[in-house]
Amino acid sequence: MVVAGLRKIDVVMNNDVDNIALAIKNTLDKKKVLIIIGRCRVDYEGRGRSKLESGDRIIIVKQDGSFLVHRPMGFAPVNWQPGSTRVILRVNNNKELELVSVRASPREVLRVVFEEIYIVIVGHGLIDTGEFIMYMDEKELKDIIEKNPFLIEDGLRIIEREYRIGDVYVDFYAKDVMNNDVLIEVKDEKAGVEAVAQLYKYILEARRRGMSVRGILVSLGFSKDAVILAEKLGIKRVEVNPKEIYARYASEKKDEGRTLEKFFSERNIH
Amino acid sequence: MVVAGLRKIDVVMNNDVDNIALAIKNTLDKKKVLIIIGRCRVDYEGRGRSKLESGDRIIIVKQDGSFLVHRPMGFAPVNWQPGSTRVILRVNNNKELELVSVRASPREVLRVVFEEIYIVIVGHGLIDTGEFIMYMDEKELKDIIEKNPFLIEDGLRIIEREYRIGDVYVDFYAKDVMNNDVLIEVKDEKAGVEAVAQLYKYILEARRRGMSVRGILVSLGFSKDAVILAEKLGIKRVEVNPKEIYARYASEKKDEGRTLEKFFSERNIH
DNA sequence: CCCTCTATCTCGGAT
DNA sequence: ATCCGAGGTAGAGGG
Repeated sequence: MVVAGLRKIDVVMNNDVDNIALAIKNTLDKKKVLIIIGRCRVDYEGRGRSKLESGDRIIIVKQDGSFLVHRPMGFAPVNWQPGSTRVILRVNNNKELELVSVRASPREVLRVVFEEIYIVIVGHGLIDTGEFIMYMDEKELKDIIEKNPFLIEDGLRIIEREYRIGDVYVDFYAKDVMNNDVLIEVKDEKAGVEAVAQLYKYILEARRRGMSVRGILVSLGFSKDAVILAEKLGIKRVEVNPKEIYARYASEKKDEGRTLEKFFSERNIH
Repeated sequence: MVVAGLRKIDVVMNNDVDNIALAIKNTLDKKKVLIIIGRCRVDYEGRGRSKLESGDRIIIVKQDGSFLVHRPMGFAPVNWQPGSTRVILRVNNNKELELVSVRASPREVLRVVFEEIYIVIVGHGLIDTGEFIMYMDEKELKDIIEKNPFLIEDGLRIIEREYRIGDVYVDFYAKDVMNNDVLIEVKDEKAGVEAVAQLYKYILEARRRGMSVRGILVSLGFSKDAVILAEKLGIKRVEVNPKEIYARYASEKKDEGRTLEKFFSERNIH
């Protein structure tokens, strides 16, 4: 009995083996998403070897052949097969349905033997084109700034990261194009007055020690109060777009060896 | 409309938001397995931060709170939360259903906003007590033998692993209780005549170099021919049960520091 | 094909 | 709590 035949999902349950097998076979052939919940045993042999005795599990076969066997508990699949594997359905000598997934290299075989199938779900129209963006954390943002200080200010040179002033640390000690000392603090969030005040404290401490220094606060945004306070204290604000800067960072990473070269060529430095 | 109410699985689809919300809420409260397929956006913020734009995904919330967001392709979940997290359902300002999973430490929040729910599957009677056994590979088997040579022969002492004879290596060079030299070869499979012949070659090579040595072949089983050949060549056979030996190994691992002590106490050696 | 490095790695064990 | 090591790690990137 096919319970529903919507645009996206079909459900098969309470059916005889032949019809279930047919539904599964169709799904695999058409490389659609297949989810089976049922009682099964699982064998794996490849780089390692494992045997999983009978129990209730969730089996997922994705469009690319990725094969997951999930127990009702635990984050990780108990058995799996990565994408680009061939998945076939067969009936064994005991008339049990078997899903067999074969990975070519390294040679690995995963076999799921169903003793009972509670439900088969077929996702025959699942479309996922949504962009996935992984933003960076503060450390990553600092890495980018350290490698590309011009993102903060033209001609800036980072002298030291995690620069110590007395018993506190500021993210960067740098020199600007006029060779003046600059202290830079980086926030991986919208900066409030606390962030401004924190940097100002560092500046005061540095000046107390005789440095002639100004400050730059780098963040993903500034609160209204932070803007006012920064203006008042003569602290420069630099707002970075994480999406944009991450895209840049990713491309920098891709050809890391050419970063300097690229940097120079972009600026006509030889 | 609840499509089916079997012993193990309930299915909810083509229903209004309130009923779907109720079904989800019940499932979460009772800590049963929840699977939702639908169009959604996902935000994550914790050690990292990510944003996933709208698309069709499979969401699984397990009995222990493990939370998986799977795209229709790819082995790995695009977003996730490990077990022991609190999962709550809520309705946001745009009347969209949201699943929010919160991990206490490190503080991490995963939020799935559903734009459309195609199907909700509830596994309310999934039981999985089946034993999972990960057998060892050859290396692991050798590790066990190295640590527990008495498994092979009483009073055996391993002198060297991967022992070189000329330009080949035998798995172990050992001395038996009579202080005689022994060469040991380990096979993580049923041994055939080749395995016997291989070890015999090593023995001959060792004898050619003046060693007075005998051989022990360790494997998961022996072919009939291998038994005959080994008898003929005076090679001792030791068959190991991987399941049994692995269980032992696992327990040894648990209190590794006490292995020797245990070994001694088991044998009344002081 | 190999190797190396990363990861919201997760998971377990020990300190 | 934190650190350390293993994992069928998978996956990306480079040679």
